Amino acid sequence: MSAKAAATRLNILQKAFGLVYQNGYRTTSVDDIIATTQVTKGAFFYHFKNKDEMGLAMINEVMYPGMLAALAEPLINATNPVADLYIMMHALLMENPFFITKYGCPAINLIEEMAGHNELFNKALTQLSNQWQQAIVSCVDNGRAAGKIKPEVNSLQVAYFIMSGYGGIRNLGKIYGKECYTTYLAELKNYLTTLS
Amino acid sequence: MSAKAAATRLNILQKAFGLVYQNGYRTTSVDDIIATTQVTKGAFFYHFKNKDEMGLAMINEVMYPGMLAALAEPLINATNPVADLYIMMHALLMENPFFITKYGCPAINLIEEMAGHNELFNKALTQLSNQWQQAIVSCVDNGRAAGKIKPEVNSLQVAYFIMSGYGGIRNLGKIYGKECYTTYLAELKNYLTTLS
DNA sequence: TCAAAAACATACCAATTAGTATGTTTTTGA
DNA sequence: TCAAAAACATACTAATTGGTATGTTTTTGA
Repeated sequence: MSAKAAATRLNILQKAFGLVYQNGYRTTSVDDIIATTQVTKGAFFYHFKNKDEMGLAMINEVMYPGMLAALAEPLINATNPVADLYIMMHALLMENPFFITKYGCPAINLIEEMAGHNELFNKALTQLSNQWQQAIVSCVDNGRAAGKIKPEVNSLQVAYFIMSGYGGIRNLGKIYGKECYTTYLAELKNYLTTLS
Repeated sequence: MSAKAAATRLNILQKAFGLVYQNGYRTTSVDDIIATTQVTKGAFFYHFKNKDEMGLAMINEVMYPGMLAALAEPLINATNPVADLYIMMHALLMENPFFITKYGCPAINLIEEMAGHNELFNKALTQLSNQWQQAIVSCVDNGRAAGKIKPEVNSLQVAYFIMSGYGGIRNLGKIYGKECYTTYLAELKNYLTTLS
């Protein structure tokens, strides 16, 4: 594949990601995508044999690395879970310029819409969730080893609890607006404090 | 409206609710609905001037009362928030026979899909959320008045925190299956205990 | 009972959908 | 340089979409 062809392909995936984020996967048409990319239908179906194959590539090549950077990387060198998990969540909800409150989180949206309808999408999205889960588990376990987390704390339970809080507040943000993020974060801080 | 006509109308709304729950609102076509209801297109558009008007009626007349029964009613005579909030959530996630794990929660699904795209849907879904929120707030406030909840607990924060946990675990359930509900509930119990 | 209104049925329509058939242009490597 | 392969462009298609036009049947109330 030539560099130009690779650029065309990536352009399709990135523009599709933006459209799917705001409109949903099944309600974003191939015609929508080629219109915003200025790419013709021939080019689209040359790079992807059908819409779902493009969708899967979009998840793996655009959403996966992008979301992981926002979710898991902030936790890599975390030394104090109570503080660092809060910082990660605060950055994710309040500071990330990509997210639009009324459109929620692209990964959560896609899980909501497609997990029950496309097995390959489901697998790819599960991998992303697993990465985040493991990052949180490691963070908590490291904190416990450093004596900053109570020994009886179950790190996997904490991971699920934090992940579900994130998905849910992205959902509530769609109806209540960004203010509810602040309320959520205040109680998240209370919860995290009880782990130490 | 005759009793038979009312039955036709309600039948449309209930069947539509089931289809929308499993497939999403925008990907459930009017043709899908009339096929499963055995009602003709003429009858459908006699009762509703367009698809969105039917959708709004479906939210207000089927989803709203049905969800409120599962969300808020269990809290009406709650005397002990730590126990009763857990019981409500346990019943909601583990015992309600209507919900299918891979399809999540109908209300959460609709918020995810439509809150950012239809102002009237948004308003109706916000009302439902508000009802649940107020039920949780009252429950916590009553518990504090009874000396079962720490005075410094912020009941509105708790309500948002619990609601977001619910929405998020319905999302995670779509990729991880029902087992993750159990893990979530275990940590919810820990969290609720810290409020007392 | 009987006309008017309500309730429903059938046949259509223009727009949109994912995808294909058949080209032309651009790039590549010997 | 030049033929073959890669990359892209155009014009189509059959199925599906929400909705309408125009009926027929059923119900209602005086």
